[in-house]
Amino acid sequence: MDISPSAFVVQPSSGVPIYRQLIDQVRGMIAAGRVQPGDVLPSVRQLGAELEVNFMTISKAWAKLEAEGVVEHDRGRGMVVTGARRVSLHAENQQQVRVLADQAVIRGLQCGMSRSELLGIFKASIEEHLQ
Amino acid sequence: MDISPSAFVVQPSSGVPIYRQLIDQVRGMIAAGRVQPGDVLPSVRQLGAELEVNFMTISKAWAKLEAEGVVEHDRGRGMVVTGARRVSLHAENQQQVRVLADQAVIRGLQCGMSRSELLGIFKASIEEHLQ
DNA sequence: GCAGATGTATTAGAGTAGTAATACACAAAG
DNA sequence: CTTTGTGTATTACTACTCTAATACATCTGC
Repeated sequence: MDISPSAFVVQPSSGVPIYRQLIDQVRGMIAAGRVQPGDVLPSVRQLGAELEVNFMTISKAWAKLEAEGVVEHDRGRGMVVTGARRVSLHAENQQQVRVLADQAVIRGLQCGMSRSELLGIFKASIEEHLQ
Repeated sequence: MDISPSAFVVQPSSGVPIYRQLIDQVRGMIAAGRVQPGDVLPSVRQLGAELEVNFMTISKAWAKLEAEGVVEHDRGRGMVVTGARRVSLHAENQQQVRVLADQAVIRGLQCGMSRSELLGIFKASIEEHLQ
């Protein structure tokens, strides 16, 4: 029910903001099914102490996830993983992926790439990342 | 032979850095065939005056394009569009598009999207941007 | 109500990216 | 050689992002 602080790892000097690393890890856990609706994220102070990071940085990550609807703030308890709005959440995710896809497509077309060439690049990327 | 300064338009308050807008426009012109190898970009001062932007900002854009091999610095003359290395340039472009594609794919997979779902999003993006 | 847990608002500091001002180096044309 | 045209190096200013320190508000259980 409670997600262990040790499930998180951050690299402060990686160039990727810590709060963003945390957001991605939570999203990844949910996508992988390792976290279920109703599970509770570690408290900002507990995880901050574990990772040796200021707890406001954790708070920022949790707040972003709440804004996305991924978790809900249950006062006095913590951040609880949402499960109710799977569909609308999925629509938001599709929108975000679409924005990223657009960037790649626009760049490719600007460089004179063809429809099939772009599709080939996308397919190669998908195959590689499907483990 | 000389590219007119009026061919450029920038929106300083768009959030996209001015120098990046200029880079994209030059790449777009070349991809569209409106600019040929041997053509000369407007001088940094001339274009800066036209766009009401500091000429060092123009210089930064031109320098980035030179680093990419898109143009060459012909001393005393200006920035001349390159044409010799079409093939290797294309390889670099493919690499850049691939990086952008990876970002979209990784994000989609993190959200639990399937192979066919991702492909659908990419196809939709391509069709929309092929005018 | 008090103690202890939660996250938050406000503010500040460091670092970085974008833009700009100045002075400079080099080349072509007269 | 001087003038006028290129782009560049250096430096500084501004805005924004990320992180952090402090003080605060709310809720639960006693």
